[in-house]
Amino acid sequence: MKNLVEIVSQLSDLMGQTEEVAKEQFHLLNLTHTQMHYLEAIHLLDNPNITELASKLKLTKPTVKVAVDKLIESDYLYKIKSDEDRRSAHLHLTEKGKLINQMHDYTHKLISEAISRKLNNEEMGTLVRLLNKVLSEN
Amino acid sequence: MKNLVEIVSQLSDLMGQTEEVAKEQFHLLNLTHTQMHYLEAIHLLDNPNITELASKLKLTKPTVKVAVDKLIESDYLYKIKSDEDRRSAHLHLTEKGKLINQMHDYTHKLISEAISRKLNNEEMGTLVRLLNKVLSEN
DNA sequence: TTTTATTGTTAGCAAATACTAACTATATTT
DNA sequence: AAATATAGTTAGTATTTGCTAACAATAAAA
Repeated sequence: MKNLVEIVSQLSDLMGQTEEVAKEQFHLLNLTHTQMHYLEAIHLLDNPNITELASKLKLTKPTVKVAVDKLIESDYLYKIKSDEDRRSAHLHLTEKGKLINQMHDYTHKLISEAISRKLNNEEMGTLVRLLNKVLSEN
Repeated sequence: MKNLVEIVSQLSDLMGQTEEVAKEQFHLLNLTHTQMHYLEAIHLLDNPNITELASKLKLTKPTVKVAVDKLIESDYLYKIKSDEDRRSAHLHLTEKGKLINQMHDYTHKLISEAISRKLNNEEMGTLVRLLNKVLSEN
């Protein structure tokens, strides 16, 4: 019987490997590792401007600008000018860009299936209840 | 009450963000994202040779050779010639290279602590038992 | 209203990351 | 023993990813 830290370590490995498999599936999109990182960050930050994105990625603005331009050119992103600040523009994922999120969803489905294959209904209920508690706010 | 897929998604985010924090620490010690990926793969493959590593990373051997040379130059890796096949050599992490694993261990400890903060002893026991079953071989 | 700060941009450059082609040395197959 | 395959390497090249410096347009502060 393994202890909690060992279990977390194995779960982490499992998720990482599943994530890798999912990325291979979506590799048809011709996206580099770095570009996927950009799309993920833009999704996470909920339509940031260049400055916010650069700050999150710990890169300079010119670096991010160039990368974003390429992603726009390849139809993964588009810009919308800000009403509040006329200097600024917000980045949005196109439908094509949103495929990256579908990839994550797919990974989570795969892991969920792996879990439900190992447990019976009662055990599943208990696990779900406990993990809900773990992830609760306070 | 959230369902399993939603929970897995949140857990995945939690782990991902904790990993990110760890990687930021390493970024300060001038390792690129790609280089970290190499060290992780070498750890995972348990001292592979160049060919095995290239296969895992889905890159060509010359590409991997150049990257590995730099990691050796920066004292993250060293080579040991194979006794069985005199053409070949196995890659090992130096103490400095092993820091990447220590960082993973640390994030797993952090997540474990976050979990044990939310559950009582009995619940912890149940969770550990269920997750052991999830991660069991057959 | 003038000064200062911020957002985004352009240009020029350097390093990292990746490839193919061609080679040596050793192993394996025929 | 000769032919073929494999591990690692070298050289040359293209692309991606990153930087700094300098600039215009707009916003915020003095």
